[in-house]
Amino acid sequence: MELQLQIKMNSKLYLRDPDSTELGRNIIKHSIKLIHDIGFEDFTFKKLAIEVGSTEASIYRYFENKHRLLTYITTWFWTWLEYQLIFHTNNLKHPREKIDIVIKLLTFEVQDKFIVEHIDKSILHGIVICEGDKAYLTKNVTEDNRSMLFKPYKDLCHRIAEIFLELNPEFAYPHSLASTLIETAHRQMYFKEYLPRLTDFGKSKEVRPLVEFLQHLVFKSLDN
Amino acid sequence: MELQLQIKMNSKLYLRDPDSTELGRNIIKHSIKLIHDIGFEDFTFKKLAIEVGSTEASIYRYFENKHRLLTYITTWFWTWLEYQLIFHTNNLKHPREKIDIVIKLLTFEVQDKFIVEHIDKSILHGIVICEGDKAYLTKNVTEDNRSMLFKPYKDLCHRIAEIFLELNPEFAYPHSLASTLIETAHRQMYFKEYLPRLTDFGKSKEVRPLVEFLQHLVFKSLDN
DNA sequence: TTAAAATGATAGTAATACTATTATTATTTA
DNA sequence: TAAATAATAATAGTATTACTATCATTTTAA
Repeated sequence: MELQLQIKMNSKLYLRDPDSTELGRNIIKHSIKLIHDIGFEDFTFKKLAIEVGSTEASIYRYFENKHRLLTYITTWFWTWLEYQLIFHTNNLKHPREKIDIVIKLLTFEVQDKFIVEHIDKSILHGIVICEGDKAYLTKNVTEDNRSMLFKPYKDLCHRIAEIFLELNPEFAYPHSLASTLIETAHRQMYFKEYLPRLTDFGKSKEVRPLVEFLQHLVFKSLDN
Repeated sequence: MELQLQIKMNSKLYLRDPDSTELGRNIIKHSIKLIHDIGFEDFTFKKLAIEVGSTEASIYRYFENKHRLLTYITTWFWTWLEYQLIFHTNNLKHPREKIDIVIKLLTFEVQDKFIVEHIDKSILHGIVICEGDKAYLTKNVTEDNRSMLFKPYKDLCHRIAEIFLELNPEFAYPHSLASTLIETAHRQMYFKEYLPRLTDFGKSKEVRPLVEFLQHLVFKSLDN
């Protein structure tokens, strides 16, 4: 069973809603592929236009600049991840099981239950790992934050924090632990691939040790 | 008591050693100030040249591009931090005390024992928090890593990992916990300032709760 | 003191990050 | 079905960025 999914995004993320037109969806589709292939620094609207088979000017009608586009796709990812989290923890009683799901979602070990035909979520996950932090590591953070651009990230963080509190209602740092878990999952995956000496996982494709590290980190921290 | 300090950097980081000339030191000094003021994205060699009172061409004789310069200054920071760590843990017996020093160093709570007249370490710390990750989050990671550009970061990480193993020789993830601690300290400081809902620290200047969170995270994790 | 090295001044190029204009093609609505 | 409206394509243009090159001048080192 798979569910059709359309995510409604904050309208401040775009000039014209990319989800409303064929061209818009193509922009999203090809930008994910292109950013993954050449990296966000080398990514330009000119190159994207060529991939899409359109023009630079047309892309500028959808997004103010490439940074907004990055924020759009990473934010889309956080929203989708929260959906997945809700779906997969729906029938679970024990917070321990829910936390296991959170960790497996962050390490992409869970079967995706939603279809979005123009978005390759596996490649998107790769972008979030490599480039995702650049969405908020700018001089515009405060302004972007005021425009609620990071709300989906915060919502996800808050939802995870609430699960932590189910397990240990006395725990003093549920949000910090949640954001640390999200960031650490991604950063350790990045290190594992590119700077393995910063981890203890070796370079194999095996994600098991990372999952165990994250479980250890979270459960020990929540223990009292 | 303060110690004069000169850090020898990997020569692949620069074209001409900025530490060997007045102009070079000025480039470092003003780039730290300028990156802090306008952010790495808006930072250009042209603007830097104006600040320094020199020319674009002269700066290009020292650094291949602005990304190399960022890698230079962040790497310098990691080297300096390792020196501080060695210095401040020198006479300590118990690994718990050493870990406390690590956390205080990462949150900039320790008195700096070294003088480097042209480097403002407090501003540099701010840059490492906001921009530091961009040094390795690029398509050049692998190549830069092969050139050993990230060795000081890895050395620091390894040294912290060894302290963890002193406390718990059975611990399976010393390097991952060390890199997680470093990254988390900085990221939580960033969140605290710009996206406080991702933390439990509020927006006050008080670093105490962050320090306690990090202590909790590390000590619980190392507990057996 | 002279040679060598470093810097400054200036110029130039290709690419980036846009904005503007107009023609053409779809889509909506009367 | 025609007319109006909206979206896109094609094209052009500008300021800035990210460099490279050249040569004169100043500083430093042998």
